[in-house]
Amino acid sequence: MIIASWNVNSIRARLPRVSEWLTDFAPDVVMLQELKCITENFPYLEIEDLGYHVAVHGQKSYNGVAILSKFPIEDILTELPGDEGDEQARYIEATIKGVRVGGLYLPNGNPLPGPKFDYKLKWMDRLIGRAKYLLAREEVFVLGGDYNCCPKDEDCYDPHRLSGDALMQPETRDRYYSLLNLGLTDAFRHFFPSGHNYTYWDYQRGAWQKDNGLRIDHLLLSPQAADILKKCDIDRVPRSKERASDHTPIWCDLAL
DNA sequence: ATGGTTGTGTTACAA
Repeated sequence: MIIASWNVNSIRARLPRVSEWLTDFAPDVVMLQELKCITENFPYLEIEDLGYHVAVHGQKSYNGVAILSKFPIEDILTELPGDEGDEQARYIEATIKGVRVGGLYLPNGNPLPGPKFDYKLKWMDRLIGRAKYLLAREEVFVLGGDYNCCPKDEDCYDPHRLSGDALMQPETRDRYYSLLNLGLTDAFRHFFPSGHNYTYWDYQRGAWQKDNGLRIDHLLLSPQAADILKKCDIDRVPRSKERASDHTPIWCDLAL
């Protein structure tokens, strides 16, 4: 079962790119982030015509997440527990063929210091709490998405230049490592223990052409999922196209 | 050299 994650930076603007990737790559499950549309405006018909079930948690203008699946989607949760007052659409979780799949769009957190960075750290603390809850069930699960976290300096094309960015801060990285230390596996680093492999390239300054990127989209696996992990990679092809998202998909293959 | 790009939805804000 191929499970992927892709920050599409507007599902409506990106529909041609998403449709061709679903057709060509044919992943079984896809977590989408930054839909930038309300749930009612999601292009359900176009995606369903490609053979996918759809679960959407949208929001006007910003954020918005979805799960696409070739198999039925069950037990959908659209809120990350821990803050009843949080109205930002950044989390969606569901069960597909017995696999619990959590798609997340972690807050960017810039500028810092300030309320946006504080919100990011609190959101990460809630995610750690959710991961603990899911781990206690001892099931196959994947927490994937745009983590807005560069785990190490090698995950950034120029760590010195971005040293003040929220994606690079020790407080951000500490919380990401807390997730790993719970027992989750960074699926990409399982196969590529080191190296400069990016999932995001800024639209500005020719970042794509110069490979000035960041590795900020991750697939974190429960021990039961890591046990059946066959492969993980980043598909750079969608980023190379015209009218591309600034992120490209990351995917893993589980022996299911 | 303190720039540049994309998207939403109005010309500001987020990334």
